[in-house]
Amino acid sequence: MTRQKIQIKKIDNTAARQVTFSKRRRGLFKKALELSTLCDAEIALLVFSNTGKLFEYSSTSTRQVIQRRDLHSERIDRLDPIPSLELQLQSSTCAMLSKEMAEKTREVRQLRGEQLQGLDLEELKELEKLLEGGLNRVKQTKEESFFKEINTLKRKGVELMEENQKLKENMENLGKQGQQSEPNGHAWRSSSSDISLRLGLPYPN
Amino acid sequence: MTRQKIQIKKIDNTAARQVTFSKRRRGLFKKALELSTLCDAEIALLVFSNTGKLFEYSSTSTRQVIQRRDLHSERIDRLDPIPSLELQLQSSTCAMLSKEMAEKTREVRQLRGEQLQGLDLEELKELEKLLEGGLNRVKQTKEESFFKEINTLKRKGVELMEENQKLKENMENLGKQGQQSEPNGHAWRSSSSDISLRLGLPYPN
DNA sequence: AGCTATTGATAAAA
DNA sequence: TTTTTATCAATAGCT
Repeated sequence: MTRQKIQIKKIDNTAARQVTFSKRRRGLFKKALELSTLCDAEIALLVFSNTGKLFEYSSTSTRQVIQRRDLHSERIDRLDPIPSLELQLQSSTCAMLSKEMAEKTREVRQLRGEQLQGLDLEELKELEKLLEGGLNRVKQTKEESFFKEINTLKRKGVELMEENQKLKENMENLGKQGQQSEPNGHAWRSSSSDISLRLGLPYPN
Repeated sequence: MTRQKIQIKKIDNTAARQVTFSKRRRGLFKKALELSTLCDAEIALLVFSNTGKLFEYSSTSTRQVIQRRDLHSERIDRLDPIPSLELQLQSSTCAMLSKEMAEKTREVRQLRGEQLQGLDLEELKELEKLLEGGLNRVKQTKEESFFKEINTLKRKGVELMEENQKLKENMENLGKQGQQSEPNGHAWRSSSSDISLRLGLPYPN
């Protein structure tokens, strides 16, 4: 709708899809609010993202709107106490979820390179691209994580060295004031040099 | 929002309100459809006009979406007075499936390198290994697929050449027997050499 | 998460 | 109601 017109069909790129989802979801909720306000309408809006997250808006309460809807469709179908409408519905919901599970499981397996026999050359190329993208992002994240941990360790090292320095000073002062104090300052000094040595080494993999 | 900006508050004029309701309702439904299509979202939209008329849209079925919502809020708060053992069982099955779906979805996203913030160094390394393994297998499968296709093409080429040869012979025989037959053998000969030339080239990516 | 060039939605009028 | 049109709002593609 801007910069360039788009086709209304599923967005393949996952990241782009999520960005669009966020933006348009907000827009949709705003429009729903405006309609209910301007025209005094009672509205309920339920949205499940494809990641399974639920977003809902309702002018009054979702439960209330749903009940009002039930009253509407409740013309003839209050006569089936046998298979229980609700049970049937749950069955179909379960069936749907099962199907989606199977689909997702297949996807995972293919990403692990395990169920590839049915794929043609184009699909394999697509999968390869996907995996390379994922691998790159994982590698980058890992690297960032490394640097973060290194920096944390360095900071802690500096703090320890400072503390150590203070302790040494305290020891020396004690040594000057009362020559009979215990000679443990030596142990602390060596632990301090260990830390600074370790900090100079590259981070072990 | 056009010709002049309006305040978002109830429209007093009844006629104007109804016109606006019609227009905006359409707009809202269109937006809902677009969101569900573009982002693969499951959406239900219920609208009661202030005259009490019901309008609804849903990407799958309103009841399905409502059920899915019930599953979400169905953590521990079973407020209903025991909704039949069978129903309870199905509910828990559904709820379990829902949970598993969420898990699988997360797995897929991580394999795509998308939801990495919560992972520590060890998990990232594990994920990287997994991706590299998958990528290697995909690459290998792709290569095998390439060779298979190349061999198929070669075999077909050989068959075509053989057929071509036979046709040429037939033409020559015809030419010998009756000198007045049409001289089309030439065209076939050139097409045959085209095919054999093409087979000598490396497979295009 | 912001920024704009564009497309889309729509208030007012007919 | 539906269409038209002048404006305002939403948002796709980038950064």
